[in-house]
Amino acid sequence: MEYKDAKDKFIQTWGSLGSLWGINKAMAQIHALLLISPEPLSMEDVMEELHISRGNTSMNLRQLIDWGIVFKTSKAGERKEYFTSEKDVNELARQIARERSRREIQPTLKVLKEVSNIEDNGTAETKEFIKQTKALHELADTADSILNRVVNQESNWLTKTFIKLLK
Amino acid sequence: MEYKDAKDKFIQTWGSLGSLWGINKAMAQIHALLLISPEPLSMEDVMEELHISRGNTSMNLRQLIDWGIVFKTSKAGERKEYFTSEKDVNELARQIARERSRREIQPTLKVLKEVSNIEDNGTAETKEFIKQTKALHELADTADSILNRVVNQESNWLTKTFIKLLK
DNA sequence: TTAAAGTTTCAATAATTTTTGAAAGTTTGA
DNA sequence: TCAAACTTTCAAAAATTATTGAAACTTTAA
Repeated sequence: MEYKDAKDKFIQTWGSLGSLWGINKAMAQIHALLLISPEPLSMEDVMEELHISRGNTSMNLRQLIDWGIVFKTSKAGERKEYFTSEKDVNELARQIARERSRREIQPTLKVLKEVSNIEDNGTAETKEFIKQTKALHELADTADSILNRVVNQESNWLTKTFIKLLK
Repeated sequence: MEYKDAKDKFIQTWGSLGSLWGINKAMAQIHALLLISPEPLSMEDVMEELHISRGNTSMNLRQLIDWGIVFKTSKAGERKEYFTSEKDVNELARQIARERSRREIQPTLKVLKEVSNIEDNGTAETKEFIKQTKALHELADTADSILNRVVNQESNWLTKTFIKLLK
């Protein structure tokens, strides 16, 4: 396979994958492009490479910066802003884990705690409801703790842990 | 909070959460409803509770069955089909982990392996591309192995592992 | 068989999400 | 201070995704 085809395929794949770690296609594609680019890219560069509009590029770059996985840089003597992504994939994973915990798991835990607190009036319905929402709360809590481990340890924790578990 | 409110809130929350573990709102809401229902429900029951159409209910129930987290049951002497969900949340987590590995991670690994295999022609571009896609492949591989652990062990592996890690 | 009960399919429609592009806003060098 | 270079905003349009509902299909009891 040629570099050009491989690059397109990678960007395409990463883009459709995005929708399932909770970000849109353009955002994931911009990220993919920056990840494999040896040099920072300008907004124009991104627009041209991905054939997307200026507004779209601007908004999605901002979101990537919000997620903490893309950074603004400037080139000496140039007015234009350049963008580059976190290049260390372990650090990338940590950052994503951190954001997903904050954006998704924490709010869910809050709701689960709240709803599982209703008074048990003795009916099968409320008994089952309380039992199941409590069980989900516990599960989500465990998942979150594991994510936080990933976030707070050195960046190759994931690999180390896995190796340890194999023994 | 009243049972009714808590129930609505739970179904609502689970529904919007669905979009981020890769299933649509109706599908997640049906799952939530079955999860907290002490008795199996008919298609009519689900339609009424969630105010969704027959077609929608039918299609989403089928998908939930495909995912392996909802089952058809029949009541003695009744023609109608009833549906019930996997009630053990650990088993639920295992099943979801299994499906996500199969549907998402495996195909991604395949593409990453393929594209990282281009010939290094010595340019900065191909060097960076190969380096980064290989690193992603390794990361995804580790993540997948961990998921498979979850899938293949007894259902409270997750909890046990976590407790062990705390020590 | 038959017809009633129940389920599935799918084209049309609705709802939601993403994208565009031009105007407004900001920054900076002279 | 000005104006060129660049970025952001956001209402409208496009694209995508989900939902409906009625017809087609399937199953079963008599």
